[in-house]
Amino acid sequence: MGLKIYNSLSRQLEEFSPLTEGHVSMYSCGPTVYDYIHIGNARTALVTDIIRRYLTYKGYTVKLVQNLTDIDDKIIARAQTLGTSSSQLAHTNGEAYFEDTQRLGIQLADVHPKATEHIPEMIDLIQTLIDKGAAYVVDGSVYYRVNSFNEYGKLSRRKPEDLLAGARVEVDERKEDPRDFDMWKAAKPGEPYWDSPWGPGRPGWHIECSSMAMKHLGETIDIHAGGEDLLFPHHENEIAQSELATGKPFARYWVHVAFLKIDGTRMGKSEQNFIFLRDALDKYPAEVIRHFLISAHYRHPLDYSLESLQKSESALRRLKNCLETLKKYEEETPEVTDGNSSTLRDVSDADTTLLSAIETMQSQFTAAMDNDFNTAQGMGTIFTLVSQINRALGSSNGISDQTFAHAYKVLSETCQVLGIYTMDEQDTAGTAEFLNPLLELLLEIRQDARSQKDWDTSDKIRDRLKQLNIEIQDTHEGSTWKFVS
RNA sequence: GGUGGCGUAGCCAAGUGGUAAGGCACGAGUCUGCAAAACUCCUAUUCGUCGGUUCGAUUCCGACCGCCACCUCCA
Repeated sequence: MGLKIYNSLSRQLEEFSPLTEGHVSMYSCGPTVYDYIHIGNARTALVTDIIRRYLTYKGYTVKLVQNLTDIDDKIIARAQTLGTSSSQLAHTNGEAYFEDTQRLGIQLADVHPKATEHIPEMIDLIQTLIDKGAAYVVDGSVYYRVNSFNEYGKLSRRKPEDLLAGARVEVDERKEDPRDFDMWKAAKPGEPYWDSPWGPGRPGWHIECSSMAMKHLGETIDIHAGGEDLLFPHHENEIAQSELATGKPFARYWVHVAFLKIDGTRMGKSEQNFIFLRDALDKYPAEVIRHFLISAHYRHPLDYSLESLQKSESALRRLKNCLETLKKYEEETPEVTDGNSSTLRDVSDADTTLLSAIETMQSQFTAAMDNDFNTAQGMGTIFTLVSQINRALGSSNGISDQTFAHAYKVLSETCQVLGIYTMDEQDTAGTAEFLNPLLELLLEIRQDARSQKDWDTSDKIRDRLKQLNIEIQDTHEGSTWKFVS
């Protein structure tokens, strides 16, 4: 309850209520698969993922559909330079897309429709629009007649005059109106094509999303998300096509994600200043990249830099240390409750204080996320609790194990909504199991040396392991080791 | 030219008509044989500039300066 979403259509924060109670239908514009995706693309995919996770956390049943544009001019052009087929290129990059996003911890959508698998639906939709007088055929191509939809421009707030004024657009003489856009493109020689009532060709970009969204989610969907660059013309055209065809609202909440910038300007494929997500993932753990990408509100631009990633890495380490310390209580608590009943009662003042801090965090986190998915603010509430827990952990003034176990449960669940605490662990687990006995032995030898104040041997072991990226830490309870990168 | 947005400490970044969340870095401590790690504490009389409205503005209005984006394929 209480979720507010900024709707680009009304340009206001609106109370969210789905069309069907308890269920949310969501469509997110996916990639055009002519290349790997870059971090900027990942930002939109990640925001979509987090919106979905949060809605699920709030108890909604979410159906998320994200398309793959697997036929388009760029794919054709790229395939030609690479000497491969469009379909092969699209397939390869489509697979790469799933691989990359999953590495980032983005969960698969419920449906990932591909444009090339929905040609009949698109033809139907185009035909409907022709029948309604909203489209016309020229030389085997079909254009949408913008003039036939009098609400055209309602999303981007652009008046016809404005659109024509700047007019850097090449005017296609065959169009009735420069604003008209193609829904079906007649195939040129050598291009891939599908048969249609208007001749061989391929669908335009906008019609893909209209028909795939409606096929999988119905004529009116709750949330439609995408990058802010898609607001015009892509989303405007989707509305024009869909609403004229059905006479119903196409999407109820339009969510637009701001750009990721690099050196102050937009990261974009045409700008040639992008960084592939997979390259970033090779250098930084997924949580770090996630943390960075949601460290600002999704409607504000965010500047990519190595420095920012390093900050995220440090911040996350603080979170993780806290969580890992807490986790021990969670593992031990069941045993404790088995035999000893003493820890079950006697809630001390310190317990109460921490317990209420946990509750405060929960309600503040929810409030932050309810406020148009304010992840930056939500993160703040998490870190506030981390400080409180750390202090409690250090003070050892009679806080029960159960309280800490509870803290672990709540904190980790909250982090999972943002996806910043769940991943990895397993990749090093296998080797750790093998190395464990060996390291134990080394630590034992080192401990013997230390008790005899043989610092040379002790330090030698520590230094040499350090060279192998294994770090030793001496604590009051003995020495521990871990991998460092 | 049209449209939208942004400017908060060294850096990143929330936020509100009533006196500035959080993170990183820095500094000071705790711990330690030393270290590392970890933890604690400290860090903006001030929110681009200048005006206006108000008892009171960083928050509302206006002007100006600077930056970004969309209007063309791009998440």
